Amino acid sequence: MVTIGTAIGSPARAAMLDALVQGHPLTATELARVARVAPATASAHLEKLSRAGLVVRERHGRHRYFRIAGPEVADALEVLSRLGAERAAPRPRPSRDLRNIRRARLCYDHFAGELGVAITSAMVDRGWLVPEDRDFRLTASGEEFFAGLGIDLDAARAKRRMFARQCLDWSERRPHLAGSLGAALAERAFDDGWVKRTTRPREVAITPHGEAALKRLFGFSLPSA
Amino acid sequence: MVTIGTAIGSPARAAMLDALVQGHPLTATELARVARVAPATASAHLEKLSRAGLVVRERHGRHRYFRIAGPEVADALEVLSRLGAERAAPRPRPSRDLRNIRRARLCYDHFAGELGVAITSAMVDRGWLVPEDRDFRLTASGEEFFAGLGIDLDAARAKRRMFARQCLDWSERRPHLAGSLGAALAERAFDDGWVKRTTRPREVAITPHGEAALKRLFGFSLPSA
DNA sequence: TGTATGATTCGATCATAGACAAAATATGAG
DNA sequence: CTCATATTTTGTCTATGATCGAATCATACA
Repeated sequence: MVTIGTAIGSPARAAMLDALVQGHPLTATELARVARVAPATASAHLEKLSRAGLVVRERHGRHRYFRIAGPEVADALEVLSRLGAERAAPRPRPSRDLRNIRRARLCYDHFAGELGVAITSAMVDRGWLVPEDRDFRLTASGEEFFAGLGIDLDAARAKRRMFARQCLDWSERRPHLAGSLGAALAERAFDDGWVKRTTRPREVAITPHGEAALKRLFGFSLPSA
Repeated sequence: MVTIGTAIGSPARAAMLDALVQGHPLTATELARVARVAPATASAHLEKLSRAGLVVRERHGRHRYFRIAGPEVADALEVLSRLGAERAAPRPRPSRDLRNIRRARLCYDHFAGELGVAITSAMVDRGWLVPEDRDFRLTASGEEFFAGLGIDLDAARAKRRMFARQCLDWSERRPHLAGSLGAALAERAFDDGWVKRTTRPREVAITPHGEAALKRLFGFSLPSA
């Protein structure tokens, strides 16, 4: 317990963990930038986190990625950060549809959490996306679907980042759609008023309009409250 | 989150929290002994824990007691220590009646957790114990009950410690029987094979024999699994 | 009111964690 | 094979945390 405490008891390491709990594996240099330290320092921190069993190295392609060691670690960090938030703020005033909000999170710029997983699996079920290695392949019918939403696929493909990445969601333990395609979908959802941001950093609330759209497009609705 | 991490990321403070999470309020000197540091050092640590919102001071009589600030803190520490245990041991191999075990804990030398609370409230319901200030008063019928179990009340009373203390259980948020009377009861339970220790420090498992005894003596049984 | 005990503050010392620069080392790409 | 980039190692410096002894403060009890 002491080792875990010391592991997260440093601004740099806490920043790294905070970035990693969102699901993306990140490289040492990216984490160095997140924590605002030199690469050498980041490496030392990551070594410590790794030895504490909180993160694991994962070699993939030419980069070495770091990710949270497992769901139980993510859960523990969640508990900790919530405890810290409670102590900081007087009262987080329980909103009436809090559970709905919790289920809809952003992972940087695309949907994660229960919402992200539900959307992704719906698209897989319909044959619009096919899981392939660490990415999704967009099928012909999938292209139609995105085009029908008014999403510019060529623009999304033109970006330098990955197009349709699989991103593992720790709380759901299932992948959701990331990459520029996932970001474009989320952008569309914001523009059309399906979801809106809440006061919390990465949480979003689904609007009534959004619930209808989910039902129409993907054939599911997240049970409210 | 950083403050919480640094707060528990010290052997001395971790030892203090570990002692406090068992429910007993403890004085600064007692905590100094637990953490094996000088009183002055302990005072500094407690100041830090207090500012982090993990413990609270409580003046009571001539002493100043420290206790865990609230149930959510105890829960968080529980999660952390469990995470640490998992990392340390290869696999805690989920035992089939794990939930039963979780419910039966020891608080130093007497029963706490769901079992402790259930036993205590059963004895209160039957008029054997009467809550009084911070203690319990043992009634005449209560004396009969304990004597019927073969517990030497005079010996228990003769000890220098408190006789029948109320001890607040964080997870249950209700008091359970502590003091030399609570310890004598737990000792009896071990001797008669109602409960046995598990591999975890303060956890106990209820034996089939113990389940029958609980039903017979107190009229309840903890629903298993 | 005085005194003893427990608790905290103060001041000083010591150890170490955290930081970076520079160099060494790996790993793909060409 | 060589080069470029990413990462880790090494060495060193600084800042901060942990510790204790002594002094001060508070409180209950005589």
